[in-house]
Amino acid sequence: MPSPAALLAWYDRNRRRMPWRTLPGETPDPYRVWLSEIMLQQTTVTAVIPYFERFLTLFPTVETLAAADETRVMAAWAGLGYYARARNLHACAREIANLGGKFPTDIETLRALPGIGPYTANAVAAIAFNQPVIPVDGNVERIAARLFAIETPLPAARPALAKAAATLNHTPESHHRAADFAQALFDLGATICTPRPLCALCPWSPHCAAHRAGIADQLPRRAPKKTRPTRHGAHFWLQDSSGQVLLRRRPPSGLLGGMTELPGTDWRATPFPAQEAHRLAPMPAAWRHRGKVHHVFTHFELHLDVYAATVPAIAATGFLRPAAALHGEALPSVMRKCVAVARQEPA
DNA sequence: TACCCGTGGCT
DNA sequence: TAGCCAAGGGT
Repeated sequence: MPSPAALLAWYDRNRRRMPWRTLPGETPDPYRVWLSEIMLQQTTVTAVIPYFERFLTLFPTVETLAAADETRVMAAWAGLGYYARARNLHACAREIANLGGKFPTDIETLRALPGIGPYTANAVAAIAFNQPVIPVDGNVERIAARLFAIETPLPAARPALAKAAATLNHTPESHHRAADFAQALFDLGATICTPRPLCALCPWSPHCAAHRAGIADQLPRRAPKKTRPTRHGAHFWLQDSSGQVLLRRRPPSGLLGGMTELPGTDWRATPFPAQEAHRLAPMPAAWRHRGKVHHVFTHFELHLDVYAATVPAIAATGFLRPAAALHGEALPSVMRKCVAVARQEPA
């Protein structure tokens, strides 16, 4: 069994600094821990940092976040992806505010809050409240798969990996450093036990079954992925003579739920010929093809044609915003690409 | 259980 | 370059 002390000693020399982390001796703020954990779900540290800083400026406490309009929260989240996280973040903040602004400390109560699953409940309990539980993310799954040479492919191996990971912090001394231990696992997974591991630098390599067997770089195994289908659509930049642009709000749930978009067609398997696209435009106009947008979602690939027109007055469903003030809108990345193409800006 | 849900950087 | 994948949750 690998030694918790060896990992903590490695962490004391190699810990990464991040805006949501405390220095040794400081007391963590549960709001910052929670906010960072939601943002970091399936999202890289470098992508999160500017959003985390901006959120703390706009919403410095859970109460200010709870009191904010949902549209402001969605606009602040725009570009970070997985927008259900932002809706759940806001709903969760309101529940916490109703609890007097105090975060629950026990796993079960945390787990019941919107947007908090088994991973995040353990992460908040460990990092904010120093409880000796292991948040099992992709890093920890990879470490556990290698330490114990678990060859079952993901996702079927998940229960076994979680069970193995739960044994890692097993001494009274490391229990006192539960927050450090959890973050040490993240840092080990992010810098040493990476998909292509640097076993020569690993404090646990003497106890790693996969390293001993020479198969560390092959674990964890994964089930083969499904192919990603392609979809097509067309979106329309419609401007009036005063410089107002027509926008729409997407349905509150589902893909890009609640986010702002340029009006467009549905997204289907076959392309839209120009004639058909013009017929589906928000109103008749001298539509000009401005270019194409390519965007890859998790489960399909999207090709969009972008058309633009200027009319004296806009008569169509949606809402109008000044073309110069779109930066304040909750435009997801795919729509920002469309805007850039419509304006002939470099992507 | 299996699928839905974004984005951008890296190899 | 085409895939891989990153501190997952909801249903």
